[in-house]
Amino acid sequence: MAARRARGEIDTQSEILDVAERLVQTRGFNAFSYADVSAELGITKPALHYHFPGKAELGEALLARYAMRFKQALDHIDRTCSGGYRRLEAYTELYGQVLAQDRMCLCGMLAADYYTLPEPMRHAVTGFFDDNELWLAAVLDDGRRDATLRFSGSSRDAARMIIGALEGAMLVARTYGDAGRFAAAARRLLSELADPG
Amino acid sequence: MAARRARGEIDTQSEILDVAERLVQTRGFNAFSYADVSAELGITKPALHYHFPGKAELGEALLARYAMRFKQALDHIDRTCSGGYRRLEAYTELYGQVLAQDRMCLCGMLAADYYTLPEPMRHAVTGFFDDNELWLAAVLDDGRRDATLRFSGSSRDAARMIIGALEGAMLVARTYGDAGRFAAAARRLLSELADPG
DNA sequence: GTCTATAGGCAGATAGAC
DNA sequence: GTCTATCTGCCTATAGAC
Repeated sequence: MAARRARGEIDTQSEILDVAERLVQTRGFNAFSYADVSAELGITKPALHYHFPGKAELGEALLARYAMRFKQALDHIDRTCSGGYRRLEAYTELYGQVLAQDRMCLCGMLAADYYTLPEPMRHAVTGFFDDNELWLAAVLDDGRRDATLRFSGSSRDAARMIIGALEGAMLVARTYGDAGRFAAAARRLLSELADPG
Repeated sequence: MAARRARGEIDTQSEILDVAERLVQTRGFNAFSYADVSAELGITKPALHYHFPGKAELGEALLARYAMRFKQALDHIDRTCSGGYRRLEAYTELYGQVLAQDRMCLCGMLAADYYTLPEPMRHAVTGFFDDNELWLAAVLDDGRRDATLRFSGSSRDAARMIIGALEGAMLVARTYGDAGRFAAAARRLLSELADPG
């Protein structure tokens, strides 16, 4: 295994992030350890410290990758879905896909751990919510223009409400191991925002 | 201090629960320790173990007290508020009061920690959500009857959506240290459910 | 890049005195 | 009920060899 890693057949850095990400999304930042990750990958703890000096840096790397991938997913929605309603629907499905793996949204989980996080991680968590808010507000404005969505007040406030509602629906649904609960909440949210006209 | 405790002038058990509750609501179940609680109260760790054999039992006691108090708060709303809308509004204010202390809902926080919790605590967390759902569904049905609330689908599904939306709004708002974010989401939720007729 | 060995600290928990 | 003393284990992290 170590030899294959040395030959570049295995990208250790990515594997570490994959395992750590799953552990954080399921157990929380304070309930996973370098020992957990190293045991699962069959490498030792110092090897982890080579790639990521400390837990704080590993957490920052997790957040950077997650934000990048989320941004790509939003770009993909912009390219493949037309109309405010369909984009909003696709957005809720992103959350559903995470929950289908029995995971919480990384940033939703880290929001719970927020008071225990080092400052760079805190900044990345709120930055994630800010990015989502901006994208969603634009989708809502589009939906108003193309008459697929209807809502009162500012698109910014509506976007914030949607993010909170989806994060909370995930949080609760996961305790029941019931993705259907999340799906029902998402459907209700969508139907309230759909323009019947 | 020890003497005053012995004379019953201080209820150590309640004090332990008070401190532990705050720590869990702000930091999460895996980010607080007996050492934290004992240091804050000026007693030693073994004294804590006398009152609560282990962290699991302390967690169960926290949940039992929280559920009892929440039930009392709901009874109080039933007695003092009339009409579905006003009761729902008072319900959202319960959440707002928790957030005003920079705390997450105890069960919302433990929902994040869910996969790391011992089974009795898990059961208490979902039981809390079940109780809230039942109460809220009854409020929604009342509101439909008295024409103060309006919603599509079953009151159960609407109740689930509301719980998730409020938990999520707290979760996110807390990372910004901005109770106004929660208040805006709650207002929007209420206005969507208010019957204009 | 990965290893062995190890440091230093804190976790949850217990024995037994007062 | 609370204490001192102590245990075992896991945590994050580092030194230094290969």
